[in-house]
Amino acid sequence: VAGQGVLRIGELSRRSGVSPELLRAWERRYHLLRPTRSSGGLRLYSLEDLERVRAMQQHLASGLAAAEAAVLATQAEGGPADALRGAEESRDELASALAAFDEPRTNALLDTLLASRTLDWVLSSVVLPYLHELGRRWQRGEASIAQEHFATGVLRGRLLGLARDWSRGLGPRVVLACPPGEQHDLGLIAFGLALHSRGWRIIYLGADTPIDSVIEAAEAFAPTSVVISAVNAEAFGRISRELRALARGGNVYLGGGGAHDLDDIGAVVLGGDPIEEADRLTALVNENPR
Amino acid sequence: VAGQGVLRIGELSRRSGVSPELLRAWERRYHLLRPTRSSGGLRLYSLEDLERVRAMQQHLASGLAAAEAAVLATQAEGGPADALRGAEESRDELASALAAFDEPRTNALLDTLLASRTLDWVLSSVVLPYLHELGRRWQRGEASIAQEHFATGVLRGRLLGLARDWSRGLGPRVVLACPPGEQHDLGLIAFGLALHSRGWRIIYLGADTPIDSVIEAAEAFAPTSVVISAVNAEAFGRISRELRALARGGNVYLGGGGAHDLDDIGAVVLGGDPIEEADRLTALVNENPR
Amino acid sequence: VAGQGVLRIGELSRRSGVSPELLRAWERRYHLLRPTRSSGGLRLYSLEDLERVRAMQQHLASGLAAAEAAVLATQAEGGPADALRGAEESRDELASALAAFDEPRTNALLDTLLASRTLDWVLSSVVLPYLHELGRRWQRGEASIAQEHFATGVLRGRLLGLARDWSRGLGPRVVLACPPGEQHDLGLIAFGLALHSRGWRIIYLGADTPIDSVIEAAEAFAPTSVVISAVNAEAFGRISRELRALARGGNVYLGGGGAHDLDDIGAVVLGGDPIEEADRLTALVNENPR
DNA sequence: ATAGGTTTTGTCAAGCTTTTGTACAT
DNA sequence: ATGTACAAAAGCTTGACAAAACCTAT
Repeated sequence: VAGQGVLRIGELSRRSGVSPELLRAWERRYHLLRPTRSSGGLRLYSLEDLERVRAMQQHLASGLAAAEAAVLATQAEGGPADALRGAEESRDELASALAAFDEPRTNALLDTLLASRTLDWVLSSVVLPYLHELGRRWQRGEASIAQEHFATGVLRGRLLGLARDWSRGLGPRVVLACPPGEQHDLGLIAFGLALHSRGWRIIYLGADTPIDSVIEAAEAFAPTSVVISAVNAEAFGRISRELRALARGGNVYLGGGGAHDLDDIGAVVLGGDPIEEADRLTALVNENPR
Repeated sequence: VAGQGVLRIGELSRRSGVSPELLRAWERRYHLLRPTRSSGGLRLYSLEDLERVRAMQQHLASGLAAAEAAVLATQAEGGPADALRGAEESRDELASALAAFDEPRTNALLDTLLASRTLDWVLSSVVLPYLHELGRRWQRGEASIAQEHFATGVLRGRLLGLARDWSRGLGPRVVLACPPGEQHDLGLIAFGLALHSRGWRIIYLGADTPIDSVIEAAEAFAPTSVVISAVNAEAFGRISRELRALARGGNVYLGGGGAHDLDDIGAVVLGGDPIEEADRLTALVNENPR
Repeated sequence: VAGQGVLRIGELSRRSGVSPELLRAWERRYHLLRPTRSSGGLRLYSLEDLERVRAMQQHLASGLAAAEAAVLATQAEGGPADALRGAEESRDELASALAAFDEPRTNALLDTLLASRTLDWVLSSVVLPYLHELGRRWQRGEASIAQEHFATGVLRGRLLGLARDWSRGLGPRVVLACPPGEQHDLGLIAFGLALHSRGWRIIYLGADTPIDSVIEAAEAFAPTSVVISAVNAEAFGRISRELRALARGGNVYLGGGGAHDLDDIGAVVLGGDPIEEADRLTALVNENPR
């Protein structure tokens, strides 16, 4: 979230070691800072502003002149250079921002990416690979649980923000849910976003959903498809009987790392990554509309 | 754990080390404290109030000025401040950034808005009202033409960026175009974006499109609807014959400020703002799919 | 990742150990360096320039004469000659994707190209040749108008996406516009992108701009140059008087297919393709900064 | 390499306003 | 307890200045 202005110019000066006069000159001449103003007209700076001043000082120390240093300092946060960055770099930066528990930086990065790329691309090239990598590291004990929680929380917030109004529209309806006991819903959200951008209307039930709720939603909305996703294969086993009943009533798909063929269920397994499978499901419906 | 009023001002002063006069000043000036009153009118503070005073002192000690320290101290407990800026403020800021020909600031603002709000909201509450206001100011001669061109260019770039791959998906297809001579396509782009987020597939022909092209596209794609938009009412008149032919072949809609009923055309007028009309068109198709 | 000019001559001298006078001499005599200029006329060097100076020093140390050393140093980076490979195929693929009104495929292709090639290359070897070919086919009646509109729209969206924040930076400012009645702005956008990657700051007014707006923008921004572009030669004729006035006030250039010498205008014609002319303009400003 | 002119940039000053802790009168 | 007053501290804007760094041309 955008940093609030809480520092007056004196404090910013004290913390950065740059005189107030000079700070004002930098603002006037290079637009290095854009403080908000108090009702009385005092400049109010945020902590991001402090970072920018520090960046400016770094560049000055490295020998650049003020004008050039200022441009670099303002660009650093998300300039055009970022826009064309490749997938791998972006992934690394996302990882480093989240590892540092730096939510503002994460959000800024996602902002730039989403501004210049498709949501599909951001999901399939950056966010989902990052999540896979995080999962692997966690299994090997290299990532802390706190870290995983933080990263998951920040990303869920962003993705759900993009998911606003995804139940609205014209396309076929789909119900999305994780079975009881399954907490990993990020892949499912990504899948929902990919489907929505392909025209689907999403009824999202989320993590750890009792199977009865899914059945109820399926009756209420008469969706074209129902997708259940779990990382944990057993989560499917525990509800196999209800799944079978559900599949008799309509198209049921199983996704996520734990998806596999269950005997006699009559559900289709979506084994690939969410974006691919969104394409596949869309193609299926296109060929065989019901 | 609702804090009961149990501390009088003298006791609060002793425990916090802040003089009674100053405590009253903080209450009056920053609403830091909201004590209840005894029957005799004495201020009664709770332990939460004491906490708040301590927080205030912390912030002061860290160098903040009183006004800002108070805001932080009151904010700490009551959830996160409403990071959501109002529509009007955003509009003003957009206007000021564009008036100053400040492209980076415009982009930064749009980034923040899009990150925290729906595209629908940003369009209908900020971008479109701004464009209307700009149009009015231009008519009254208050806005320069250069400004209008610049603003239009920047906004078109951003909106087209969001329009990426909007021809893909499952929903009904719609052809969008401005008639010959009509250059104002931003409203049409906004309309296209709103439709796309409701599931439609967009075939966008853009400003100043010969009516023959529209007919050609309509034949090639067999869209559910064709929407022609113009600010200038005469632009429709000049092509009334072709419009009539087009309307015989399928659903034709007229939008934009210049849209009005043309005799015997058989085209429906979309008179409202793009977002509303996107809802309407979607509802129409939902009720009467073809 | 085009190298931005951020080093002034003093810093370049310090980092390379070559005196400013000598650096200027090398630039004048051998065109070893092509710095952009700040609005005040200061030379701005990129990190690539530093590399070139170092290469020059290497060659000098190995005994070559200055002139030869400079040739080698400039050539070194002018990468492998396989630059032409793939251009034709890419062009064909672009043409076929756009002919099929297939926006996603177009975008995917451009993504791949931009990821593996420079923007300059993609513009001059693929996009601009495609546009020329499309224009020719359209003149011969082989391409439908709808197709041209669609293709133009998709490409404009992509190019404007790359143009984000192109008004920011350090280099000289340039105002870009098409005269009244002229709708073809893609070449101008490509030109702007090429200039921006060479350090220029772009003030983009776009298609169909009243000449008064251009004058206004020229007064407001005091740009180093103003470039007016039109495919249609008559578009220039209609505004010859204003162009003459504008040219008295500063450097005016005419570009696009319709550019030609107008008597006594005092404007320079940019006859070549946008990328070449971006090089030329940059060189001109270098030699004669004002 | 030098001379003569311009740009850049940190600093300072003058005159005025806002903020804020404390004091005092009712 | 309340309300008003006050003065020191901190800010704001405008304008100017001088040293350092650059520019062109000879």
